[in-house]
Amino acid sequence: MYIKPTDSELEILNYLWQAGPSTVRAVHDALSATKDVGYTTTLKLMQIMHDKGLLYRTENGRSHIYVALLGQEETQQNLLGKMVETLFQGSAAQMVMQALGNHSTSKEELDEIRELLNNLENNR
Amino acid sequence: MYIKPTDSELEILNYLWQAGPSTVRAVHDALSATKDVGYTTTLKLMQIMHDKGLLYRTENGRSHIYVALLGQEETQQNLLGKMVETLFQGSAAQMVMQALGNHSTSKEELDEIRELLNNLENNR
DNA sequence: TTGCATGTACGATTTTTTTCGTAGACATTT
DNA sequence: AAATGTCTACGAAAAAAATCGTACATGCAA
Repeated sequence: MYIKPTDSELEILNYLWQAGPSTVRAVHDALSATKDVGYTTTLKLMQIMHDKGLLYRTENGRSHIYVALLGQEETQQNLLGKMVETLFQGSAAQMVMQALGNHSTSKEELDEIRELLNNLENNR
Repeated sequence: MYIKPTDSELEILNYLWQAGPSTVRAVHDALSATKDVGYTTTLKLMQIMHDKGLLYRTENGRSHIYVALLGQEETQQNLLGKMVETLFQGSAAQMVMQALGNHSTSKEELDEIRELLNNLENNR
């Protein structure tokens, strides 16, 4: 069964998805830019994530290099799906409307979505 | 500052949004249909939510009737917004694409979204 | 009026998540 | 060689969530 990452874990995953394989130091420096947290806290979290199988790690001299084992899209998909189920009664369309209605989206993005809609309808 | 309801709290809110003002019994019966949980657990949760100001309640004879104090749309908006930020780097469009790409959405719904897109573009 | 069903209250426990201090290993600098 | 900096490991505590047992009140049926 799929294990939902906690919010803190998600922050770490996010960084790893962007930056690729990284040391605890790199992750921590990034996180601590926006958040007040101690180094060993980040370290421990990553160790736990490793235990849970969320991260792979390899030795690199005295330090470790971590890699996310969950794919970004896969995880987005999972969490999004869960949200559609629990918060929007399973209607992705309804969620989409809410999302578009209240976030500023550029013309280009809207066009892109329109195109996607067309494709979806054609491949029906 | 806005307080994020926990998953369990969300389940309760969901029911209350659908059913309107309800007793603990009603909520619990609904929840326990899909989930294995004791009555006093639900009761306690709702009491805590009341303490937190998430629910209003009024006496009704021997029992209490609870009402959600958070609006459904407001809450959807909040959680959705948070997800867009943390999981999709702030791009609602990207989230929309993921959502539509992987959930089955009917032609009618797609049309509805298309219409929304048009409106958004016109009111720019 | 006795007993059962159904409420709330509330303390206590368990589980999960987050946080951090301390210790020890090992380079590097002085 | 001693001091300093930077790692990991790990235990433990704190905080947040979820769960449930027990006590007690009250309505209703036998």
